[in-house]
Amino acid sequence: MPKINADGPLDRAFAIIGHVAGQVRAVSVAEIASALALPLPTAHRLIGNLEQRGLLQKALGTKRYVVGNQLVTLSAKVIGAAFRTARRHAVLRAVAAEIGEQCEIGVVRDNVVAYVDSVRVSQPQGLQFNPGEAAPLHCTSTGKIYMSRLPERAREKLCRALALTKYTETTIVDVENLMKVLDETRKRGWAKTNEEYVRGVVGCAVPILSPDRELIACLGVSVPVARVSFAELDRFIAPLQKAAALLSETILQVDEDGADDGSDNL
Amino acid sequence: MPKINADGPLDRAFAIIGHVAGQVRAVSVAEIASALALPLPTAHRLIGNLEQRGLLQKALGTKRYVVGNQLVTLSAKVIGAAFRTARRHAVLRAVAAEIGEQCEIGVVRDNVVAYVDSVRVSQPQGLQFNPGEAAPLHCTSTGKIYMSRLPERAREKLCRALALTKYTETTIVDVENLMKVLDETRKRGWAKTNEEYVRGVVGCAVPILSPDRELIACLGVSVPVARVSFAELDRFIAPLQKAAALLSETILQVDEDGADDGSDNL
DNA sequence: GTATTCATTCCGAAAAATGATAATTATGCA
DNA sequence: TGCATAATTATCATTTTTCGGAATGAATAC
Repeated sequence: MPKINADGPLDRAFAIIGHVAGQVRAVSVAEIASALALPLPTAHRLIGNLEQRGLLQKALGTKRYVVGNQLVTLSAKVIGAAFRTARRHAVLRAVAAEIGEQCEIGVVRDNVVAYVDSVRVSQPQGLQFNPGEAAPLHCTSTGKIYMSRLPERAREKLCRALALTKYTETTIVDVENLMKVLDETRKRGWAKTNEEYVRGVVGCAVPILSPDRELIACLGVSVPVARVSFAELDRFIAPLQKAAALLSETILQVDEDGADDGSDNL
Repeated sequence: MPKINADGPLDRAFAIIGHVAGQVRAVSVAEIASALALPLPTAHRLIGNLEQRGLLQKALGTKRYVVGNQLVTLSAKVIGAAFRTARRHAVLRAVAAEIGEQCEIGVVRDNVVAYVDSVRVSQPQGLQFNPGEAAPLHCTSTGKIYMSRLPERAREKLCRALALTKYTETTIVDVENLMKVLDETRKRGWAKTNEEYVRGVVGCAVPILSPDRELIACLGVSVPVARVSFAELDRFIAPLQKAAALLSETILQVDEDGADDGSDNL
């Protein structure tokens, strides 16, 4: 039985690092152990490992730990690397600012929608797709777009295979209905969601296509229905499509300086 | 005898992360495997582990990997923690006292400048960057420094992707202009801001570099224009640079109790 | 259309992590 | 100084993970 463990050595290592990095002052082994519910000897061993590698280090003259030099160096590299490939995020941020609502990019993997990136414009309100979260296919705009682009045969098979969980009153749980909606979605080229996953939250999404028109991901917006009605969502489509076009140009480029991308009309 | 293994799972995980973070572009599993002399299935497994935890992620639409959201978040936390240690905070306080104005340290994350530490000398006046606050790239000194260090191609594309919001009369909203300013910034090695974000507040910043000249963060000063004119900012540069050099030295520094052996490879 | 490289899955042997218990060493306090 | 308490290290049987060769599938180049 392949057990998916969420508490392996690696997780613990990163949990410890995260905890140390999140504290204002240096922390003792005991504090870390109690914060992360680790047995004390285990905490010692793990922290010792991290210390040997320079990922943590003792604060001068004490036995309390702070982030290590290797970790800081690595982090700087990571920040730099992330910044070099940040155009996707910039486009997302720009469209979120233009629309004035939360926008997110999602992909489908293993028959669930995984949100890769998202931008909140204002303070948290209503729904938030945190990157890394997973949502079902049948009640999200991204999921609908994905399904709508499958060959009809595969689409129907998938619809029947999925557990069409009823999250709200408007969740589509009937295969016939879902197929009809997907058909519309396919013809129209974009999808809407009417409080089907979370009550009070509506949204819409458009596909991000590769040059050969393969679906790469979806760009969507989620908004409290109190602010924008289901019908009003349509006015987001044009900006979303414009941004999606930009993204598809941006995303696939090999990001090297002298790379072979001829498109400068970004 | 407790065997000190220099090639355990943890070492490999960090080696992979380091390699991905050090590349300019997304890398394939095979590239990572060959770069780190790992068997391909092993590399695949390890990378899969990291991907599940959000430390690495696939570049959209490809099978190549880039740093993941979790890792970027953690790295930003680490940088923040690194500069909040007593010794480094003291350096910041010293330079703030010397200059007589508010100094702050900022990093870029998600295309936004996040201030990780700051020191006010006098009573609140004009702008205050509270740690945790976020400011745009195009109208802050720190943002300019980050952008100026991108390869030219990427820099221009990022400029075009950013929403160059006009905050004041002097905010640079024109891509050509911004590019010109960034070019100067790159050549000069530091940045100035002329009431571009908040009216009545000017500022400048210098980079804090790691030993291998990687950008870790920026050290900057913000001051009401009533007290110091835009032109007069230049006299802050030298003290700032001195402090920045001091800060990057402390990053390299190894504490006395960590002096075990000479092998300090990653 | 074939060759080749790359990505992915399988699985049994080998290695490492785990954490209870116990011993040892700091550390605070009067 | 001495004593009590907490912090740290040691030991070890058990459990869990890792490891990477071999095989297979997918993608791409030639």
